[in-house]
Formats: sequence, structure tokens, C-alpha cells
Amino acid sequence: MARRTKTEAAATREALLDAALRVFRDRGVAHTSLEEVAASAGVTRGAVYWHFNDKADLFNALCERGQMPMEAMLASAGETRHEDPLAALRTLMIDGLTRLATDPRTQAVFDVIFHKCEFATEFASVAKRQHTTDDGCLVNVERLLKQAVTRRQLPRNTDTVLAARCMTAFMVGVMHEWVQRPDAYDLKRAAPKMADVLIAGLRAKPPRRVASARRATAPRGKRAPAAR
Amino acid sequence: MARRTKTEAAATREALLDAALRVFRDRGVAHTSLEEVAASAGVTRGAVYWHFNDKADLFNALCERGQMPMEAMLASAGETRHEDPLAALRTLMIDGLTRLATDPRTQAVFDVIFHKCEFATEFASVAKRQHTTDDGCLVNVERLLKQAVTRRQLPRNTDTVLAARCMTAFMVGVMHEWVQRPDAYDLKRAAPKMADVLIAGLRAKPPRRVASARRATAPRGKRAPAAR
DNA sequence: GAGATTACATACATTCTTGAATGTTTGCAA
DNA sequence: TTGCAAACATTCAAGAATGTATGTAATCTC
Repeated sequence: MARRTKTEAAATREALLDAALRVFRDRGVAHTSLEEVAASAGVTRGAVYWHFNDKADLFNALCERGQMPMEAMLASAGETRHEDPLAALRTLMIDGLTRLATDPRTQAVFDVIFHKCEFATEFASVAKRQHTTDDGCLVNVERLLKQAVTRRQLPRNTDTVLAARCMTAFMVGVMHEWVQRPDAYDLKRAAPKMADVLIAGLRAKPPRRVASARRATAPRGKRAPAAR
Repeated sequence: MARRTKTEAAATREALLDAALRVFRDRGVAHTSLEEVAASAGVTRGAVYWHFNDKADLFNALCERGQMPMEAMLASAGETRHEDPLAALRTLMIDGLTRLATDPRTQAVFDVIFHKCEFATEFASVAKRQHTTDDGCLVNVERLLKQAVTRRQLPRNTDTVLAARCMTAFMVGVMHEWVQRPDAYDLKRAAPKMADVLIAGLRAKPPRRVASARRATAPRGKRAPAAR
């Protein structure tokens, strides 16, 4: 065929992303040829190579499109000042899990990212981007945790970085496992309970910055040193 | 070369597994040819095809060898009666994370499983095995949680299945993230604190079986129905 | 100690996949 | 309205990778 109008071109681009998502999901990224992607979108490889440099480029665009909403949620929450930061974290967790539980595209994207692709040397660029978004996630969570410290919801010597790691690890784990077997349980219903467990854990036994091995309740002086 | 003695053959088999682990880890499973594996082990593809049917078979053996110790730990703990089941769970978590933090082979295996391979149609058999071990893990954790209910460490209407999912998800998440960036923090040191967060969360806000949306503290009768 | 079998190495045919090169309309700007 | 470039399709050359088939020397068995 010949040249399309701009909107048509954008449509085929979207179609290619959708097709890639489908095919990647059930064949795996590495094992699917761009021919298959093109065929599944109803075009030829020419179209693929027009819109994307590479399979990695295509995959990258795919992830970006799929993860944008979640990242936006996190960024927005991280920049806001909350009266009840821990509650904000809780709803953030629930919202994230609910989105995963209800949006098929999000499910597909995370399924591919978690189980249907390899982050090795050839996809180093993709891995790098993924690391960057992971870091952003961690930073935003930690901001909320710091707010929680300020609001006296968490003790002053809370290791907010480690606490943030706990939270993101929990989220990653839940998503990783659920997306692998979506029929195992009703994630949407379970989300609040799961979020509660983690938040309650942070409240009850927050990770501390100090060595903390002996005398758990007796910090040094009256105030911890500024440490910053 | 020619025929080796039985012990020598076993040694080359191990060498192949080690080589595969190395090469898979930095090239990705799908992107490495069996030729590369063989070369890295100092043999030819003939040896690979002698010891393993297939790349999937090789990968399967790899996972099995690498995950055995963890599975053994879990199985043993699941079959034992504990006086303090939650403490047992805690040490189980810490032991698992410590093993990951200290054993390079375990690190490599989990790195490959989490980030360097695709579980798609062609590796369906591997995925199935992985599911099976996941299920076993969940079952064992749930056994300990049921013991915790019996010992009154957790309320009678605790949703032990969901609680077990929380625990395994947390562990998966921590391992998934740490293995991706082992230098980000000292997992061995952090392990007890992280375990504490989760265990404390289960203590403070255990997921309940009943609908629980309204009247959080008022179950039906004096005893919950047997439900089984 | 002779044959059967093991533990590989080597060779071969086949299939995929990629990247690039080239072709072909047609929308769009001047 | 012309001309250029966009939006693809088609073709081609070349390199892997796989599975199998076959070769072979040593080891184990009886």
C-alpha cells in the first residue's frame, strides 16, 4: 500500500503496539519475530521498521505506554503534601493493585515485563529505563514515608529508604505473582487487606536506622542526631 | 574426545549447568545458543545434547538444582510443629534472604529466573514446574500460619491463604528487586528488619476471611462456622 | 578380553530471523 | 500542480541456531 494520512499512521502505530503486546505475551519477547508482530497487526515488517528502530525500541515504547498511568499516580502522590501520609500510601497501593486487577492492558504489560522477556545485554537500554522508573517509584514512596515521619506517624529514626524498599518489594511481589495466575484469587477484593498488612507492619515494626540489635527501645539521647 | 568415566561424565554435567548459569545470566536464556553454553563449559554441543534433551530441559535442571535448598527449608519447616509459628516464619524469611544474600549460585539462579528468561509457550514445562514449587511454597507457609492460628498468635478468622500470599509475595518482591541490584543495599543486614515488617503486619492487621467491609470487630456468633 | 554401550565430537540439512536495500503509492506543502 | 517525503510493501543476502545423524574411542560388563 501507499502513504497514509497522519492519523492513520498513528493508528497503525497503536495497532503495532497492541499486536506486539498480544504476541509478546504468549510467545515471549525474544521468541517472537517482528514478522509475527507485523502479521498480527495486519501489516508487514516494513511498517514495524518504519515506526520503530528495533525490537527493543518497540518493546520500550510498549512499556512506556503501559506503565505511564501507574508512574503518574506515584509522581502525583509524591509531590503532594498529605495530612495522613500513611493513608495516602495505603490508597496508592490499593489504587495500583486495582488498576492491575481491572485493566487488561496493564495486566498484559506487567505480565510481559515480569514473565515474558529477558533483561540481558541486548535489552540493556530497556533495562536501564526500567531501573529509572523503579528508582522514581522508590523515591516517591520514600517522600511519603518522610512525610509520615514528620507527621509523627512513624518514629524519627525510621529507615525510610528501607521502608520504601519493603513497600515497593511488596507491590512488585504481589503484582508479579498475581499476573502470573490472575484466576488464583480476586485481587481487587484482596487489595485493601494486603495493603493493610504492609502499612500495619510499617506502623508496628518500622525499620530503624540505628544498629538496633540490642536495647530496642533505648535510643542514644533525647533526639537522634540530625544525620543529614 | 572419547568416552569418559561415570564420575567424569557427572562432572561435565555439572560444568554444563554452571556454564549455562553463567551464560544465561549475562546473555539471557533465549538469546544464548547451546553452542555458547557448550563452549563456556569447554565442550561441544554434542555433550549438551547428550546430557539434556533440550534447552528447556537444561534450564529446568538448572532451576531445580538451584532452588532445591530453599524448597527443602520450606518443606522442613512446614512439616514441623512449632511452639512459636510466627517466629518460625520470621526465621524462615531471614534464612531465605540470607541464603540469597550470601550464596552466589542462588543469586545467579534467581537472577536468571526473575530477569533473564521468558516463561512462554516454548518453556511451558518449565513454567509448570515453577508453578508447582510456588504452590508448595504457599502451602507450607499456610501451614505455619494455621499453626499460628491454633496457637492464638493470629485470630481465628484469619484468611491464612491470603496471609500466605502476602508473605510469599513479599519474599518474591524482595528477592526480585534485590537480585536485580545487589549493590543497592546490604540484604543480609536488612533481612531481619524486613521480615519484622511483614510479620508485624500480619500480627497487627491480619487479613480476615469474613466479608469484613462493615463492622470490623463483630463476627457472627461466638465461634465462626466450621467452614470446612 | 570381546562386544556392547557410553560419552561425547563432528558434520549436515533445514529453518528462522534480521537488516538493509529498494520499490511504490499517495498525502501534503509551496 | 508539482515535487518531495511519508508510510508503508517487497525482496534479498547472510548469518545463526536447531535437531539429527553419524563417527569414534574408551569404558564397563560378562
